[in-house]
Amino acid sequence: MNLDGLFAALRSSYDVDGWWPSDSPFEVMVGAILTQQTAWEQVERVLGSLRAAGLLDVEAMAGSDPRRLEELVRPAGFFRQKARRIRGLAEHIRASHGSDPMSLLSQEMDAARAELLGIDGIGNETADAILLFAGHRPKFVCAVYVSRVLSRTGVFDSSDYDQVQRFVESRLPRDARLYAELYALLVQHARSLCRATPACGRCFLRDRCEFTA
DNA sequence: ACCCAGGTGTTTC
DNA sequence: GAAACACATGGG
Repeated sequence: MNLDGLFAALRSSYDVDGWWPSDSPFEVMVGAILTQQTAWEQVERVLGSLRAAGLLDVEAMAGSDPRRLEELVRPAGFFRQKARRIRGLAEHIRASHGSDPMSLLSQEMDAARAELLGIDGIGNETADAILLFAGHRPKFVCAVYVSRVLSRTGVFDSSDYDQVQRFVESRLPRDARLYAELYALLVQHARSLCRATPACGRCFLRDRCEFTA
């Protein structure tokens, strides 16, 4: 299977509408940190609490009480480090960009990405998710799920982040909406894959595996 | 009682 | 450099 074929097949199977809802770029940034190794339902709960507390705002977040923030973040797991990192992100945007996230995200893409990667708690995937979903910049997000699906469908077999990213980006038009759509489709499909063993690279059944006991 | 979730940073061979 | 580990709650 090639990338275009997979893309077409996924399009007929899943819905991408409302994949990453948000009212602001800063909300996407906060959500991107919260969702690390965490189910989205928990992220929505925490985002709701933060919104109610008026903390989905760069300056309010930067000046928030650390202990109180931890309690609000708790349901999303890793709550101490996530609370500290979200607050650190807000402090950075306040100090370096006049509290305007778009000032960071609108730079030349490599510069924006490098700056994001320099912030504690933001790695490859989170940086790219922020560029794509908050900045609407054409950067493809290579979640573990993405390489898993590409590998099992025989489209591209590598677990190296930059390699997978270059593969996808080199085969599609540089279009943020296209990247966002494909990412959402791949993640949804990954959830239906067999997880019986990490070694199973063939079976697409979630609960019962025809290849491993 | 397990395993997993829309990763990242640090430590260790 | 690649592994292994810590981070932590909540749902199936």
